[in-house]
Amino acid sequence: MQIDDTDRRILRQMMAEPGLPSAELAERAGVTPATCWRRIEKLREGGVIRGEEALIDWHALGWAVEVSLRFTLDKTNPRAFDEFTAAAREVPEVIEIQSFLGSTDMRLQVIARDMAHYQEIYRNRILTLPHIAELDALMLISTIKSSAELPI
Amino acid sequence: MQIDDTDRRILRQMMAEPGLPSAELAERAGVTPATCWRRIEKLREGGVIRGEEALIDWHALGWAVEVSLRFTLDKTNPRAFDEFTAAAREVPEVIEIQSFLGSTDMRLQVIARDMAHYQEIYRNRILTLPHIAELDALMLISTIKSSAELPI
DNA sequence: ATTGAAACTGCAACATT
DNA sequence: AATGTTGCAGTTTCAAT
Repeated sequence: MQIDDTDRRILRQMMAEPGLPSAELAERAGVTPATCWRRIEKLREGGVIRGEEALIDWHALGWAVEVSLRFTLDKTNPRAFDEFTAAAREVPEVIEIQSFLGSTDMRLQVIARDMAHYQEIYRNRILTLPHIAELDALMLISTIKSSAELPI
Repeated sequence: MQIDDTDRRILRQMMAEPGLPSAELAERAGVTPATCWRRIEKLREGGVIRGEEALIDWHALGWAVEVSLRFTLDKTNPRAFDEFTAAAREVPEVIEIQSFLGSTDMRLQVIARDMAHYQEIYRNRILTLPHIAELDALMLISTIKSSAELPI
């Protein structure tokens, strides 16, 4: 999609301070509220803004364990990717799925209430995913979203 | 923080359909708008809802390259973690920073306009980060957020 | 780009359970 | 102590100009 400097200012502002009142967002981007609104509408239609998201702190909710799992799949089956992804989507504790080019094929981010709970998910929901050839796990300590000056 | 079923329904609804008008959110959660608002207020205060975020599709914006980088740090220096993290935060193209327990210490998610741009970032901003002992990179093909029935 | 009308939101006051 | 009701000023959305 085609983007100009005005769009860029709006996007940068939206990322820097999400939830800013739209009048103020418009002012900071240097446009009138109506223009700002129409621009955002087009950015949505164009797929640049895919939606909004409520940021949930799983730790504050009592989900103490977060794990990043890397998978190599058995690529002798050409449908391995699709079937693995479809199965992973069915596991509610899987909160992110990424696919890669290279030796590692997939990465899943998984949350659990505690270690016992994680063990259960791991054994019954993760190890049972189809087409796994190899897998290694990393316990997450913390996630930081870089909010420094954004590259657009 | 203490959460009851009403909070859970509100949170689930907020995650399932972010940006839903507040009156409708309340209705679907089975509470009146005022109650819904008060609950959300408390969830914010309690740190369970950390904020909202606009989901930007970097690919649609012309940022074609996304890479996941895993680092092992030189732990002979006890400040390796802090210094690495602080330096990584200064790189605008780094959009996520995670730290782990185990052999892999950190993971960075990096975006770039194209391969040439990525090369430049990689050489000048990534390899220059302090205390790197080892590092491997994975080219991202796609990210899927699991939106299946949420585990709360 | 500006105006303006209709709808919606955030928040408060007060009564209710 | 938490909930529901009502109310309203301010904001947002969106069409007409």
